[in-house]
Amino acid sequence: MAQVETRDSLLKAATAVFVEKGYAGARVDEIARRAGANKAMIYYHFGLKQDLYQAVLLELFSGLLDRMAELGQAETDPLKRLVGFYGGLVRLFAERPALPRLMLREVTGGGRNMGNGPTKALLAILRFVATAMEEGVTQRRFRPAHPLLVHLSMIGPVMLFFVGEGFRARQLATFPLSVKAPTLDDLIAHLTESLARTLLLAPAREPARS
Amino acid sequence: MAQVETRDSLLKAATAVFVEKGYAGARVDEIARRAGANKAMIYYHFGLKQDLYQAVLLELFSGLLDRMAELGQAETDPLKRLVGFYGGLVRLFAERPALPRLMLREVTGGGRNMGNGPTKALLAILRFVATAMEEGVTQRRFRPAHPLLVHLSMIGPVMLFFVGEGFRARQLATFPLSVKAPTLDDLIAHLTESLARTLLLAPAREPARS
DNA sequence: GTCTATATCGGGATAGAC
DNA sequence: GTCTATCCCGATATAGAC
Repeated sequence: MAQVETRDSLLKAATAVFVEKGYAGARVDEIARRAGANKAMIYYHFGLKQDLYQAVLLELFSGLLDRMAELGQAETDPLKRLVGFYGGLVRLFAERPALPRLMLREVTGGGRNMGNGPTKALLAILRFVATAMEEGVTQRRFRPAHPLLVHLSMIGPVMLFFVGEGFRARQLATFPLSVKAPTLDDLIAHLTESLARTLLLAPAREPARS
Repeated sequence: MAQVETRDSLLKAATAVFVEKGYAGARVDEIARRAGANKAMIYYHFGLKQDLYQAVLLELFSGLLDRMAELGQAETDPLKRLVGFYGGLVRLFAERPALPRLMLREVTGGGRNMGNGPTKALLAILRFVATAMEEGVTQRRFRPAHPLLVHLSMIGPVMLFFVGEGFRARQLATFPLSVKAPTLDDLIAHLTESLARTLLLAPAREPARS
């Protein structure tokens, strides 16, 4: 196997194992085994387990800030800007499911390993949301609300949606679930509707339907 | 120290450490040290580390189902019932912060250690939400929506609110955060407003029946 | 029930051949 | 760059005195 392939497969396997087991629960031997590579290759290519973990985080978060910065920035309408952002974030997470899962693990753990790249990204998001909301309020279209709570109301369901997939599959498989599992588009549509209704002074859509 | 005190302090310390570090990251020595007890007492009172963890989960979840079953059940109005439920859940979590944190850790890990007590509780919640929503729709007050997505939109922000406290304190301490941290009442008020606006056909505040 | 001392081993890490 | 063999520490778990 070529060098790059080995490194890549190791990184990929490491990502999977860290996502499934967490940092402390991950076993270096399992990573090597899953990658079909020798354990010593980890230390050759990445160094210590901790360094490997950092490499995984770096790989996952690389380009994330840029991707996010683009999302919905072009929109002048504050609501559309927020909708574009969160919709894009959902699609981004769908492309890289390891992202929300590791992020949630990090948040749960207090963000000790994340460094302050992602931290600054979080703050940038908060500023982004707060700015859009101030615009909306100034335009007399939004009611005032707490930016962090609005953000949590979007990112919270998204995180659980992705993280819970495995959980739902594992735990709810044997039980008869009357409602069918929501799709990605269902999620986006729901968030969009919910955000509009939460923020707008006027109702989101005409209720007259009788 | 009396026997019961030792057991209690061990259980308390174990809860804290498992919450902070997760199961794999938790160290038995640290639990004993924090409890001010001898490490061997863990094995005397609880058995293996895994048994101790189960005891922690059991202690935390005991009564949870009953408490939840009461929340808002008396209400006949479907919206008030949901609001009562989630508001009560937030207050319950506020009383026992370890609960949402360990729950999220378990969900993130795929719910391997939870057993199906909590799983059945989850399904009960889904049924509860779905029933209330069907009532609202039948009464022509709610728009149709996906019960699981509605639930995720409530429980998601709540989880992140509690889990993120440590994260926010750690990561955002050095940065100037323009918005001040939301309180528990801010959270409940936001969720209440958001839920009403998301579900009701008419705008959030009850309109005059025409 | 509580302690000290110790057994045991899993798993991270490395040396060195090729 | 890749492998085998091995080191060795840290952490779980227990034995046994008191």
